[in-house]
Amino acid sequence: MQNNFYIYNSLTRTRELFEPLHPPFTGLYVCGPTVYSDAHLGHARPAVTFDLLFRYLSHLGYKVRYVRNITDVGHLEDDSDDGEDKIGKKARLEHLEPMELVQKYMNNFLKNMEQLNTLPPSIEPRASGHIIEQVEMIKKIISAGYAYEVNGSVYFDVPKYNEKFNYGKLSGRVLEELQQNTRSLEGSSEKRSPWDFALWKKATPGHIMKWPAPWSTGFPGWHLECSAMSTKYLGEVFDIHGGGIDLQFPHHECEIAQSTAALGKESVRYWIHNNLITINGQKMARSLGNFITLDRLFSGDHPLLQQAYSPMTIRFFILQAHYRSTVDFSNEALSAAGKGLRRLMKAVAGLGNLKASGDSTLDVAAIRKGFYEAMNDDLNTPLLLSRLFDSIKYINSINEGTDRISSSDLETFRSLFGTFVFGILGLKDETAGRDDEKLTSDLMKIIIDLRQDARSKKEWEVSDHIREELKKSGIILNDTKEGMTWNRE
RNA sequence: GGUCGGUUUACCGAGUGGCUAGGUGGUGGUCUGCAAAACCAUUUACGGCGGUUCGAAUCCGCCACCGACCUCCA
Repeated sequence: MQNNFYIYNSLTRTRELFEPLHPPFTGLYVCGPTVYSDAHLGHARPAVTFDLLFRYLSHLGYKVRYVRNITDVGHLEDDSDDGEDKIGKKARLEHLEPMELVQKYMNNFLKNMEQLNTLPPSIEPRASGHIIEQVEMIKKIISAGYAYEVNGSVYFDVPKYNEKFNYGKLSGRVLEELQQNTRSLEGSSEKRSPWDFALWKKATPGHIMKWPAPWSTGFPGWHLECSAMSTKYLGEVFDIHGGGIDLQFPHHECEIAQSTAALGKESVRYWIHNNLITINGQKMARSLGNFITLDRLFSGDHPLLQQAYSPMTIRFFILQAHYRSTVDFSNEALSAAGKGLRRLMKAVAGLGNLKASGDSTLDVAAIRKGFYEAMNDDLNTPLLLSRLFDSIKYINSINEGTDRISSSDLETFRSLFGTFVFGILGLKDETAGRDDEKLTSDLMKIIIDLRQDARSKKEWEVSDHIREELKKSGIILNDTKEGMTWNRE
């Protein structure tokens, strides 16, 4: 199986030809959210980015197993030894059972992901459902000599690991330098080195989510779930691990250390990181309090929003930037994205009306090549979109008769657009397929006939009134040469 | 302070040496009772200062500014 798909590997800091270990199969593991509050715009970035990757790899013919975890345990407020569990804390605040809280926000997250038209992953494992796997992995790490127990908690021994392996290779860090620059940890720590991290934590008395283990009744450290679950579902060595760039250090670095210590070899072949969404130039994050939830973006209900932005507008907005660049939120940019998307969708809809000629004045093969080149170059969706817009000009000029297309080229052209716009970019026409669409269209026909009648009598007041009233309901009338048409705002 | 990345035309955003992405906005036009939409055309920038080169937004150096990571974060 061959392809020309190049992807940027954070581990080597270069674009590499994607060559899976066991073609045509390939594995993709992506760090999912910690579900303790509603998903925000920042969560949409990796979701769309890796959905794009999933779709493209599938399109290229790979059988992709896409695993995205849900973190529902073990994620502490901070890295000190007494940080509270994020889930436990929020559950207390909302007066819910921790698992009830998890269910609530997981449901919301999955609903938002569906609205963004991301395909569901093949497996969505939860950390709490894989305690046994995590305990087993800790045992392996201990027996390999890279972890130690203190008062019922188990910590990964980073300095020892670093003697034989390279802790920091992914994020470009050198342990000795880290140690020089570290902020001193308060003396209460059980850790031998501030860079050690918890594999298992003994539960404090009030802690609700805890499980029995050889060392204590407690819970697993945050980094461990990804190592345990990726190994379980994708194997000891698998192709792609993705996530936000903010997870590169320490989370992914710790994952590498754990897996390498437990398995004696490195697990991940390609590390892929999406960049962040910023707002006023700063990272959007729950901890910074500058986030806008997806629900509010879709409804427009937020002081920073000048209007509502549809899920596809958000998706298009994200796709308009390259996944490794930061992208800054602004009403202007989102509104521009919405308009661009509408134009693209209208043009695609117009493909159905194109008429074939005996020959072609455009080079469909070259257009096709351009589309693939953009995607093969590290998922360059901005470039792909620019080429799609270039092709829109052809659609229009064929319609006007200044360009011609043969019937076989037309068939290729149509399927090409369908494949890239819907199949790979994962966009969809949000105006299509609503309930009562038939009824609406029948009613609109009656209204349009009435208005047309008024216009033919030059009753402009009546005709303008109809148009203005419909506009209030979000329906735009267009008087064109071919007759009156309508569409939703 | 350390490490890494960025600074592109009004805004967003591609582009790792020559072929002047694209979207939005603006302007002009076609169409049109008016409007809107649609379409066509147009709008030529690369933080600063040096250097390499026949040629640099692209390579090198210095400086300025912004950000990410170094606690949790997608």
